[in-house]
Amino acid sequence: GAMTPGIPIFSPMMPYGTGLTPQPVQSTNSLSILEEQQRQQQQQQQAAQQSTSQQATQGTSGQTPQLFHSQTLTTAPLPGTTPLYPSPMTPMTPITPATPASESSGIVPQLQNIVSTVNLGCKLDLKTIALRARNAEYNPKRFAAVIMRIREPRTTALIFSSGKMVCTGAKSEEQSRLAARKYARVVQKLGFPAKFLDFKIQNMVGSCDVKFPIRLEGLVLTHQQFSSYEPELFPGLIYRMIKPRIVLLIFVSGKVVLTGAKVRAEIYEAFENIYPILKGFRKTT
Amino acid sequence: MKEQEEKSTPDHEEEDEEEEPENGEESQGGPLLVPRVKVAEDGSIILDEESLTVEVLRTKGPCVVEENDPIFERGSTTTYSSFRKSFYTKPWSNKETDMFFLAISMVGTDFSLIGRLFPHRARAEIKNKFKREEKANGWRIDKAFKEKRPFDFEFFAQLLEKVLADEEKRKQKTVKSQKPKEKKPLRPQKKPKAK
Amino acid sequence: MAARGRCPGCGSAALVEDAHYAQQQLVCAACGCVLAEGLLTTTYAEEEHLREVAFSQSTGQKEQLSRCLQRGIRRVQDLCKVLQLPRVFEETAVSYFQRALQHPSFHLVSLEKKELLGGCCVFVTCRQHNWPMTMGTICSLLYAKQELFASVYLSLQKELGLSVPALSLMDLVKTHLNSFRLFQHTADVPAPFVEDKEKMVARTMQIVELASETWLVTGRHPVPIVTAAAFLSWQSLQPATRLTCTFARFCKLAGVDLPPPAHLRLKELLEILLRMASQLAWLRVFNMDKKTVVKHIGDLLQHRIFLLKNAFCLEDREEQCAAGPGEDSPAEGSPGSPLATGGAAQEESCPSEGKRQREGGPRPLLPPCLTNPRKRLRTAAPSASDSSITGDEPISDSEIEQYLRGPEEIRAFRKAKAWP
DNA sequence: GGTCACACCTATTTTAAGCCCTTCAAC
DNA sequence: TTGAAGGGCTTAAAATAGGTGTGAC
Repeated sequence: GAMTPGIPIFSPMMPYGTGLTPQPVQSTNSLSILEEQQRQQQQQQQAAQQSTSQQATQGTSGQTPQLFHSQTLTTAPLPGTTPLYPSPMTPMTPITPATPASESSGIVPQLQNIVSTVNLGCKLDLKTIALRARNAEYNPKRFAAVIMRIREPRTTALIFSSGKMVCTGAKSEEQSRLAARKYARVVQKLGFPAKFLDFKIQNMVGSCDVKFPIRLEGLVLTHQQFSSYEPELFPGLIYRMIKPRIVLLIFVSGKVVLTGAKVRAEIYEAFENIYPILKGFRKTT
Repeated sequence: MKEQEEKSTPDHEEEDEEEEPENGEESQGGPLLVPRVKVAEDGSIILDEESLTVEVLRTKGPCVVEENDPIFERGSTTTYSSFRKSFYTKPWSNKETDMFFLAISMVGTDFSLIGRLFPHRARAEIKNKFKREEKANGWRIDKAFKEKRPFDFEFFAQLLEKVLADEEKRKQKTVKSQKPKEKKPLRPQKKPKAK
Repeated sequence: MAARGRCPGCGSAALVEDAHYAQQQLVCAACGCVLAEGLLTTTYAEEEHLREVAFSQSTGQKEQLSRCLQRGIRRVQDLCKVLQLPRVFEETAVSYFQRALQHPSFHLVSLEKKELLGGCCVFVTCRQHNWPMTMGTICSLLYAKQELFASVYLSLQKELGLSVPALSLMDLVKTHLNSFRLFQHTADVPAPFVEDKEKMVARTMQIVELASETWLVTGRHPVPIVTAAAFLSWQSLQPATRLTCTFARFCKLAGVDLPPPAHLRLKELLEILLRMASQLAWLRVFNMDKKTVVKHIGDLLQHRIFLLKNAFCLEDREEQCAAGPGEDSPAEGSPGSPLATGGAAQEESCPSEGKRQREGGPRPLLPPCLTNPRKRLRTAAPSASDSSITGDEPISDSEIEQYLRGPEEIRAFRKAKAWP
């Protein structure tokens, strides 16, 4: 049976035009302010992506080119990662990025998790939300936010009484935004004048496999100023890349986790930077 | 406050008293040990890691440990520490898992509330169960969520009790077959009120 | 207050008080270890009590230094004494501690963490001097929870930008073997079980080296590796009388812990040794098993380079096969890449998969985590619809309504949750 | 002693591989 | 007596935020 929310008021017609719906850029109708904000954000993101490399747009389109010629990424001799040849005194570790910096790895990291935030622009009564939404959980004693889940895209959101919301679990920027819009719609249907302000991707996690084992003890020796390898604590090597500012977890199996990115180009750039380095530690000798 | 990891170095290693406590005098001379790190004194910059001159000791000779035997011999306790927080979660049986999905269809994704339906399960266990099922059998989660069922605490509590009791009975039977033993009543009625 | 009244160094309960320094100290009458107040036997809460006394006598100290710093420095010094570290270590550790406390990142951390900061500095100092100190040792001396110590240590390393060399397994072998009571006759160590320390250290080091070359060390806890290697070396030095002794009994009579991972390391080492043995013609006739192969460890170690090369397809072949066992990659290739994904059935494309170990068949030498199937729950492969999402799709009311409760449901839940 | 400005707990997500702990199965 | 297996913890990142710990001023 039709589950009609006990709280009427809002109803299914106002949502359109509140910023929760399509109308990407050239919106001409209501709530122009919101649309304007969205547009600005989009532009900002695009600008950010372009600043690093134009790969981003290609990647986001879903059809990532196989080759992924990352000229702009690796042509420069690894900008921030000066330590390629850390100290001249490294004993006998002939390892050095064997690859001519311009060569691409041919591997594209897969995004695994996206964390984004958005401001619904109004105060919320979390108890009401928790009571009326069957996909919500609220335990003020434990945590001061409503935990809400939707099935498509499969994500989880934290909704605070301030109106701020955190959306987690999406596997692409677009999915994260779509999911966030759905959460906002749920909140609207519950009777709150929710808007969709300042949507922003806050963190991205990616992973991939270089397909060969890695001598972490060798890597930590030559890149000590960026690495932390403590097998007593964690099996992976923690690599803090300076440019882009990404943290990588590198495992003996050749699997790599990259995190801390604001745009996907940073994930790609970080991997292209680390790949030639990892190749130097694949062999036993 | 908490415990006290009992086996605090119970025995081993008391046979090394031949070492003179006041050790390492000569080791001092080893300038190689402390290439940098002079730091402190001037208080200032110390060791500028930033300048990446840091390099590191291991590359430099094996020094210290090598021939510093007297001290070295003493060895470290190397007691293997294991104490770490982790709580054991009883595996979910098939029947209990069915009850889990029933709970999902009744209350949705409020794990705290579902936790109340499973007296022996903590909220965290419910959440982990959900995440695990989501990956292994995502369709079951979807199906359960769509199949809305009226929320009836009483009904659920009694059904769960029955399911768990049957399970326990079965287990006891297995044990009994090997070693006949008195069966005790499990899960004596507990608070029936939903509250 | 955990084990008050017991020396963490030797376990003796014979502790005496000694007034020296500004604070009273507890000294172990058995080994001379200084168990300074607060450092090893009190919690910081208790120390709040002791503070008055201790500081009433520290009048002349630099008034600049905070109490926290003073206490911390003493902690570091005391810890160095207990560990009987060279004098230089103490200076270095203290300077690190001062620097750490001065760093903004540690100004406001909890007392509990500050407590461990000194220990971390000592630990870092040891590592930088190649002193084989394990976290387990430091934690047991500080009565610290390992994960808490770990977080403080990692943040110290991160915030101060310290480069800390890894623990040297070779040095750890020497240190760790010292705690094995197998080098002299005692009541509970039968004569045939007594071994010469030098010989055992030498062989254990060779085995650890072998383990390292065969990917058994990377990413694993060091101590269990050494323990397993020590057992193998001990058995192989006199197999006739020791082959029947179990790993557990060995550790028990040697008076050392048997960390759980050690069993796995032992198993992995034996597998490597068996594969190596299969390459020796004169051993092949024996039809080796994990028991008998131990008798020939000496020979195997002697020819290990040659044997490893033959038992596993190293280098060239390895690179080709490496991709195979790596399993799937339903997503690996890239969203729309036709090449990398190579269709849907990529499951076990490479013939050298998993446990298939037909006798002597060269198999790439890889880390166990790549060799073992290890099933894992994978999130469903991304469907076409997922990748084509633009984020601007219209959202239907019906989709949203499935998440809402009806009036009656709400009534029932209000009751269930006991909300007004 | 109060203010200030952080720390840091609770919580969410996701990947990696190792370790810990319990239970239950063959020996 | 062993192991295997299953479940959960560790590490990284990031936003959200109230309540409380912490120490300088």
